[in-house]
Amino acid sequence: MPSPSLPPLSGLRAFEAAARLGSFARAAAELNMTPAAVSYQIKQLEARLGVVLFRRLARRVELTTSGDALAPAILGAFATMRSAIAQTVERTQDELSITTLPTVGAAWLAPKLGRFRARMPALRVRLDMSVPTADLGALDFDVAVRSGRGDWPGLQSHLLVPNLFTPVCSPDLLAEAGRCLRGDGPMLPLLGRPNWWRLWFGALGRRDVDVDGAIGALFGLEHLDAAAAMAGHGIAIVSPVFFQRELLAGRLVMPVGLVAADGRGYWLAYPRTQATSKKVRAFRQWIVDEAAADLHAARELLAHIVEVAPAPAA
DNA sequence: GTTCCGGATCTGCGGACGCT
DNA sequence: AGCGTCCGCAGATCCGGAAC
Repeated sequence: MPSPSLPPLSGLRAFEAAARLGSFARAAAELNMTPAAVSYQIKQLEARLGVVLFRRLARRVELTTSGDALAPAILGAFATMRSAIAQTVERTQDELSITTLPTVGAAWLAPKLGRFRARMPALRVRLDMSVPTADLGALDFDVAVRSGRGDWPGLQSHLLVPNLFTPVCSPDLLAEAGRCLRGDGPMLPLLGRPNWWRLWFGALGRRDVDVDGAIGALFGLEHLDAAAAMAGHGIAIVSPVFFQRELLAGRLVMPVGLVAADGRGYWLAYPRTQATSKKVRAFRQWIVDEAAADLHAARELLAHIVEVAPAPAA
């Protein structure tokens, strides 16, 4: 025998509240409806089921035998739904999902996140460093740290650090790398993005360099370029803000004191609908402060920034 | 406290249209 | 062809007020 279709949820909702509270008026107050609307919903439900669920008495209502038989199942079902919804909301509020570029995540964000966790110990943090997508809005995340101009539709953006790049190498290669980059010595293998190299050489006044011919390896990830440079395998072009610890510890050095900026930047972005979320507000406050502190600490490293024209769009 | 009534507002559905 | 979005319309839903 086919099971009958369910009556409208609005009617069941009114029945559940009225049965639990023993009053249409109190049910209406709880449901933000008028007593007339509750009465109408229950009358519709009774008509749909073909049974009378409440006895209307002077200034009160009580369940009929049919209503009394139906009530435990309906009250139990609504209690299950309330519990499931509460658990879902709690789980969402307890976890902050961050999507970020691999280099920003590995070299900059991950070493800092312990301080954020100490500030918000009840919040679990999930860091996603999968390959970036052009459509940020299609991703499921609470906040994103991405490179660009901060003009993603539907997203609120805050500039964290400007997009800066400069050559770095191991201390053993310092003198030789300096001569190479100024054109006074043999070319060493270049590591990192060719377009950053072209812009940087342009800022140095050397537009003659055959960058493509000098690229030694293309890892596609800045922190791998930096690792190869630390191992002495060439000169990497990286964002110095993200490799401050390596620079301050002397594991990486800047052979030429010239830092290029292309007008782009690394941004914190999140859906505008999340702007009032407590966890997003807390993370925004923390990460903006962290970025400002890093820029302040890097002021010595970044004393010689040269703005260069960004590469034309492909 | 509940029901009834008239009027206002909201919702859901089907069709048209555009995009992939 | 399949899917999503927009729009107009009909019916559902709700409210305020009055009566019981």
